[in-house]
Amino acid sequence: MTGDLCREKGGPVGKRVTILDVAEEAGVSRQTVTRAMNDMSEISAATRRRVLEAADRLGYRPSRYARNLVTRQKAHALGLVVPSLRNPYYTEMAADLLSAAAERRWQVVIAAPEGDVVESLALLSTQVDVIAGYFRRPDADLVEIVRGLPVVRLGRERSEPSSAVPGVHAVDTDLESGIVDAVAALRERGARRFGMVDSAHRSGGPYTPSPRREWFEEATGGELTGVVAGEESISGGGEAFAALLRQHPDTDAVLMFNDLMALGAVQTARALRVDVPGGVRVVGVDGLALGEAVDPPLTSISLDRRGLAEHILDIIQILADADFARLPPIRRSVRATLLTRGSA
Amino acid sequence: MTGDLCREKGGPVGKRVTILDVAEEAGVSRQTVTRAMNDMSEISAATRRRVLEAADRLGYRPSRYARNLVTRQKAHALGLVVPSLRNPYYTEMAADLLSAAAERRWQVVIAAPEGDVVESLALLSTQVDVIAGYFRRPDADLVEIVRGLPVVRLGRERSEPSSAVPGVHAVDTDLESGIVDAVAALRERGARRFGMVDSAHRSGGPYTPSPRREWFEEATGGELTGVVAGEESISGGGEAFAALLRQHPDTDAVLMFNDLMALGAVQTARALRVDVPGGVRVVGVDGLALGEAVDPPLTSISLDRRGLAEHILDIIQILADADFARLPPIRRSVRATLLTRGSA
DNA sequence: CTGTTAGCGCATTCAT
DNA sequence: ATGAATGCGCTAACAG
Repeated sequence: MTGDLCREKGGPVGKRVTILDVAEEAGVSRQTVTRAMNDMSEISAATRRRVLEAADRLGYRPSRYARNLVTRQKAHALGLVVPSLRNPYYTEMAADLLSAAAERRWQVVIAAPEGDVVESLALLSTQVDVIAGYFRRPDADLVEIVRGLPVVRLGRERSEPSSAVPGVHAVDTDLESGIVDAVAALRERGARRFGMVDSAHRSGGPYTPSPRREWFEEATGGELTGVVAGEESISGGGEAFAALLRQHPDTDAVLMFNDLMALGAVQTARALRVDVPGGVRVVGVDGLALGEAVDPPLTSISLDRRGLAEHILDIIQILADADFARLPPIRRSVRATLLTRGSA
Repeated sequence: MTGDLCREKGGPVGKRVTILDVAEEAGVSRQTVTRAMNDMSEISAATRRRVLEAADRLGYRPSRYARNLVTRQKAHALGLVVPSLRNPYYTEMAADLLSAAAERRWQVVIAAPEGDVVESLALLSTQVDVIAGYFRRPDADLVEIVRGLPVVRLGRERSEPSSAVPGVHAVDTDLESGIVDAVAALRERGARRFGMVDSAHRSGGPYTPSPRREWFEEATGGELTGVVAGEESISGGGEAFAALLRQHPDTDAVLMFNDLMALGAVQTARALRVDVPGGVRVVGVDGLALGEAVDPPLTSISLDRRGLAEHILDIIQILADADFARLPPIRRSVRATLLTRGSA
């Protein structure tokens, strides 16, 4: 009854207890053990008990690999690759994906590569049927790394120019139209002098304008009063925001690279006694639920994350139905829309 | 080169492409195919190319189950069960666990049961070697549901009274000592009239005082001016906080059930023109990084999440080293400490 | 109700 | 450098 260390016969440590051991211990065939373990029908209550006790005594646990290998209806697993779970965007995105996946009985293995991306992906690919996520590597490298596993590439900005590498599908985000909408809305509310806080983080090198900035410049017709780059964090956003206002005090509308940075902007505005949205309108990007946490709540260019999740699930379901055969690349797209809360 | 639909011979759809198909297609033995697929040595560059091409043509992908079944060094997977990824506590906890797991080459499958918990766990248990998480069910039920898989129960409050069900290990959180510390610190800063906002959410039934409240009452020596229960959210915290101040305007220190609710409290205090910490000191629970997002930043009773993650990994590593045999229950514990930021 | 016969798809011995 | 045997641990069909 109590938990004594098992291993009846002091056999070699590490020798796995198999169904045969249990069968022998219980004095039945291995098939009967299967019946007992899986709550199947054609077995008497008495033998079931006896088998279960034997299994318990030996500390038997069926091998998930062997079971899944032989079972007809295989369980599906999706590998989700995000840069970090410490960034709320990815966190909320993962939550939405998890919900959608659960509805369709898919399991989700999450990986947030901190060290060697290749190693992470290689390991991940041994445990899942498909991989979806945000990647920097080109499509061709990707299929190599994951050894032919189907990949769903998620885009936060724009799409690659239809690369059409077999086995690499994609869900793009149309952020541009959301930015255009936001600028129009800001203009309507009287904004004239637009500024932006961009992300300074461009993989090591010196600052390069992000696509968001380019779209924003286009949408404002080159009216930008100023741009400051900052670290992608709450405090980074706050500091960059302050610098922007210092350099261009007449700015009356600011697009923040993302909501995380926008959170810092709103907080800093308060410290600087700058009224939001009265003095400066602040717009973030992502539409995080977190935007509700500050006062005024964040107005944001919101990505349809639920739609994103559904698209991913649609695609991998199509792949699964085709038994993960190589299909022509599937491409979907989700829109971004202006979510008006208090800050603009 | 381009992605035409595969399935050379119009065989039955759903018939999986196996290593034998590739061997035949390439005119070699299956062993050679293995060598080519796994970048092994004893094979000529020419045949490797030929095999790889054949595999590509057929859309062959090795079965992860078969491979893991036969391979010596098995990949380990941990199932993490959290109530929801929309709650930042679990999100930050998951992030810490993911980091720790990656270092030890463990995969993490995350499940956030929204519907049927039993079904979720049953599904999860087919894909992982151990399950760790937050559960409401008693230990005995748990091992039943996961079919004998080892379980690491995570406690956010206290521990069960050493239930000692074989196969159920635990990492407890010593929140109580953190609360005692916090009360002492608050007293030292002049707080005298303590209030609390508790969680209203007790699985369907009417309000029941949480352990946190009981410890807080004990630590304050029954000095509580008032307690209001609210929904576990930012806005829920804000509303309950406002109600508490309405009922007991002289309260000068409030313990919020968690940081999420405390975020709402700080925000509401500002709207009500109540000075924090000058007028009221606000303390949250969890020590979320998110607490930095509000002004003043949240003072919080902080759980050592990194330590929690390490303990979990320690335990499952011990289990893995014992080949997941039934071991006597392992129990660890992490402390909570007062993280002083601005709100108290 | 129970046992026997088959594989599942792959990597690992060995041989050659 | 390649091929032939063998077995991983389990469940599915069939028998009895």
